[in-house]
Amino acid sequence: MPGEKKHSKKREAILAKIRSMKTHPSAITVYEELRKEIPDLSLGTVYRNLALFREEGKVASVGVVNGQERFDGNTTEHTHFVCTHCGDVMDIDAPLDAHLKEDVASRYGIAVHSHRLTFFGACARCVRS
Amino acid sequence: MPGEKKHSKKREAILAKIRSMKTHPSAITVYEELRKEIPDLSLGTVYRNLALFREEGKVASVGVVNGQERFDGNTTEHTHFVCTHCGDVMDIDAPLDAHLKEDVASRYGIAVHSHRLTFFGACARCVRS
DNA sequence: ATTTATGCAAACGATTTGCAATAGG
DNA sequence: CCTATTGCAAATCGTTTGCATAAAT
Repeated sequence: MPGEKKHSKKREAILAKIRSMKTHPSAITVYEELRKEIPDLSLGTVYRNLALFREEGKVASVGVVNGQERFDGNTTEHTHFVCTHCGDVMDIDAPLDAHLKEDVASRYGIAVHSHRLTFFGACARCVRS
Repeated sequence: MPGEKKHSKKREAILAKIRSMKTHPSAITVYEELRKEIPDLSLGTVYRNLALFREEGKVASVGVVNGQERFDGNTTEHTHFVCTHCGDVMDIDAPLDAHLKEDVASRYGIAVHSHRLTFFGACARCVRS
């Protein structure tokens, strides 16, 4: 019957790779990393599976940095810092008020599904230079 | 002497238009709106001036929504809501704790220049359908 | 006169997509 | 077998850029 999902080694490998990387990689970075282990892997497959994982909630989007979408295998809500000098993305421990989401939803009559808090600036390394 | 900025009617018009729009428009939307008043205006000029305004801090980027960067003529720090159904962007009154930025900066040894808080979900209109 | 701003079209780069071939169940 | 997945390459689409011309000072 149509619509069923099949098992795929490459799909598994892509998800595992994203989850193992703490750099919040772009599709191209995931592709380049994986190619070391799986020489026959195409960029299209990485894009297709990242889109799938995003829909399934298995990965989160950190947003677009320097024209490239960056992904996060950690889907728990947390904050990010983006270095506008080198493009590095790091996790930040700075949770939003737990009630803010519901508060905003009820005040504006909207349905809030997620939020994204990002700080921008210069990372420790770039600050020194 | 080189490096000086010259006055330009089109540049003025682009900035005025962005400031008058509350829809957080993309470059293309600004272009289409302005073309009604200024038939000889090129998209490249809109892109060039938006980039300039962003560098000068005269406009802010709301981030990329459905592949298009969205801009905001209101550069005071505030929160946004993005409807993932229709792509609408609206302002939200939900300020971050004033100390959070400095707090994060000192805790991580980074320089924080700005931040962006965005909620995602379905707007009032899309919630109904 | 000198330098910046613009229009136009070509170039670019990330992402998406069509299709024939391959792998999963 | 039958359907989903992949590789490949071409197509898309937002954005950037080079260059000759126009506008600003």
